Amino acid sequence: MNNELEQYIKLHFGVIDANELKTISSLFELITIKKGDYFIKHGKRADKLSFVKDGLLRIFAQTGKQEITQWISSKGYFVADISGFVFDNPSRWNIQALVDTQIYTISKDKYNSIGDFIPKWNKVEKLFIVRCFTIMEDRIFSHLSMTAQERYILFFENNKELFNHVPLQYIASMLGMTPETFSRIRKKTLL
Amino acid sequence: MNNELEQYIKLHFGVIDANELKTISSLFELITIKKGDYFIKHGKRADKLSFVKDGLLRIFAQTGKQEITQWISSKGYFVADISGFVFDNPSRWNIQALVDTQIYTISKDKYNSIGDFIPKWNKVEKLFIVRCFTIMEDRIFSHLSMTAQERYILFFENNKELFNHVPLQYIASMLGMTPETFSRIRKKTLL
DNA sequence: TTAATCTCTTGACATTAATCAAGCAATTAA
DNA sequence: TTAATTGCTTGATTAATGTCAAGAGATTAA
Repeated sequence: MNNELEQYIKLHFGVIDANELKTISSLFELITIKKGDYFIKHGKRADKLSFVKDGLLRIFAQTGKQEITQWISSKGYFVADISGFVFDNPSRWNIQALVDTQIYTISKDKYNSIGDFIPKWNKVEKLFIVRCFTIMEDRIFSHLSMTAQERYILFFENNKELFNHVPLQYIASMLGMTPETFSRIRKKTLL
Repeated sequence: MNNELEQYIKLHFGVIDANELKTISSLFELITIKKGDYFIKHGKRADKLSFVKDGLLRIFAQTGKQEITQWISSKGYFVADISGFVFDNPSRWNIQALVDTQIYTISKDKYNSIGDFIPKWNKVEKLFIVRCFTIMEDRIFSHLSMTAQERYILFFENNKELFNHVPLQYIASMLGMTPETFSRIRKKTLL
């Protein structure tokens, strides 16, 4: 169906046969989420998994009166409320489009069928999740061992492109600091 | 081989047939790690996975001159350098016994053979890792949205027993604060 | 176009947490 | 038993970060 999606799948899930890739990608559907609209709402069913073809999605939660941004997904990233997708729990997160965003999306049922015709899939999938897990480990470690400025620099080095396209307050939140602190660090860091 | 281990596996990996459980648990070996000794050392091969039968293991890393405790595993917990176990990377962590500790341990090769005689294993395993992943999500969220005191209270409520057996400085580190801050919070929190 | 809204920045100030230094138990080693 | 060592606490101080308030510039809506 779509070569671009096949690339993303290959990127995240590793080497799979070209025909298989084609079959998998054909299970996805291309949809558009308008700026401000939600892919997934907190507390609702979240049985979808997606890859961002173009645009930006913000994953966040509400605590009291403030919103905490957990992550921002851009082109090529995969997006889901994993707990909802795997366990049918109500979504832990809100996932909202920051700009008009195109995503390749797949339902849980279709996704689970992949294992039926690609035996290897379960293993491949596990490797993918383990990689996600180690990213989370690193992220926690950054909060245990680094200052706000150090987290800023590390994130900036690896995600320069985001800074031009995303409201900085959201990046501040996902790095665990206020917009004011973020702004001051930015000023003194001069990158 | 061992009913206790079977309980742990069941606890972490969900419902599996009793015979299968028996088979799986027979692949594990019971070993003892003396206080201060290492289960896994940073940078070394880490192709083992274990369950703590009794005792305490501290997972930590060195940054400059300070040690950052990532986690403390007590009775019933599973322990591994996941990235090393799955991808054969050098270990990201040191894992050291805080007291004489008994663990049920399995090599990567034996572990991987489980899937051969229990077809369901790959799926079960995935669910386990996803659960670990959501725990990490929560932990990150706690650093984005909570103060040191709030993290302290949350952790204390869920891990009271640890406080009597583990040097508090390690708990402080794994909650992302200094021992001094931890001590002061403890004093004013009076739990 | 004008008004309203967002977003970022800045300043003044308050709070939180880290650092440094000392001391006191408790534990371990000699 | 005495002497180290370790782990925890406390005080004084400094540094980092948060809060509140205001303003400037850009964007959006009327």
